[in-house]
Amino acid sequence: MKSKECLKENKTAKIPLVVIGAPTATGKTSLAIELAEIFGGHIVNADSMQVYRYMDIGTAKPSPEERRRVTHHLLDVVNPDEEYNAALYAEQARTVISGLAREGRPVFVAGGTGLYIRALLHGIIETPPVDENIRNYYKGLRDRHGREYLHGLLKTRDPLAAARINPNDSVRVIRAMEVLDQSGRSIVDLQQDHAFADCPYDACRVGIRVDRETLKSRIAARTERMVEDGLLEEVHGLLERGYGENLKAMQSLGYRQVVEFIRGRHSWDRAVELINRETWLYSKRQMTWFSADKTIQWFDPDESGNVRKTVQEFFSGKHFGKNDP
RNA sequence: GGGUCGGUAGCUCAGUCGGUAGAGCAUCGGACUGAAAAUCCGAGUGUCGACAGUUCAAUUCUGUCCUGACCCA
Repeated sequence: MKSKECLKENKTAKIPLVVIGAPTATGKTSLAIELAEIFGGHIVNADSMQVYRYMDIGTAKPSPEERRRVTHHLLDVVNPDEEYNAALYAEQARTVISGLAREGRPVFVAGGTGLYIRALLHGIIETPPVDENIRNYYKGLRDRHGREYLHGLLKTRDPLAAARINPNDSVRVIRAMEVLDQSGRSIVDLQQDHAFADCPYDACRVGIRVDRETLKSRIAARTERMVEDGLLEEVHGLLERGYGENLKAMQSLGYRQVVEFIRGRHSWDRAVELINRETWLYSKRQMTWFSADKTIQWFDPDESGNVRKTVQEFFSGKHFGKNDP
């Protein structure tokens, strides 16, 4: 995953960064705020859904009060119907972080989207921007002829990619097609050349581990809070603004199930049940992702003192320009 | 009280014209390079309601009982 170059480059030349990446509902938001306050830092969001405006409750975005306490970056950067993705995120996050580094401001990256964190820390292949027409063309092919057909097509054009992608995984099959059409190169070639070797940061990786039963009850509490805070009203508001259910953002966890309720496809209780269940499944996927990363140091939720010590040690001796903490 | 249709994996259900069973979801594990809160892959799971009868063999046929839904009284 991580390239050798990444490890052997001179660390002192790199921007130091604390990255808190953990499953949902483990308390990373409050940990990040606590640390940022102590060290006088800013928080850079690494959550793929909190970048959308008007989606506050269902994404568990930091509250206005929390955002007053600590400056957050990359929240509310696009409307729900705008294109957003890992490459855009990496580009914007790197720009923000460069600015903060120039001010000597400690940076805390916090979020649960593993791909976004990876793209930020290690880069992502460079390809032309997504062309909706091309994407829709292949989606159409898939819908009319099936996934196997699409994979067969990829096999004739890019056998290397076809061999690596499961025929049922049409999202990745389509992506490989796009890359080939737009760049003329196989996505596999681009990936091999890239190899996540673009590493401008010296990252201190922190994770929070919560035992499964506790996490389940935290998820239930989180869902309940969202409902109390007005998740239903938020979704109604989004629909009224014209953000329809087929948008990527509206298919995300919580929003999809509430839209289904509003459309009368299931009861409210069923919607809540599904949100809980799918949030749990999501958190397990996050655990799979993050636990594969051996650079992460794991802490229990009540160990914020130890995290603080770890961060302190990490920052000591780093160059922060004029405002060393 | 009579009738009809059910009782099979944690859940919803399919199936076996008699040779001890399967799908989806859940569970567990995994992948992830411009959709990632997305998308996909792999694995396990059962005294087939109870008891008896017929049979070489019953979850499957027969009987009784228990139990659920509905209909008629």
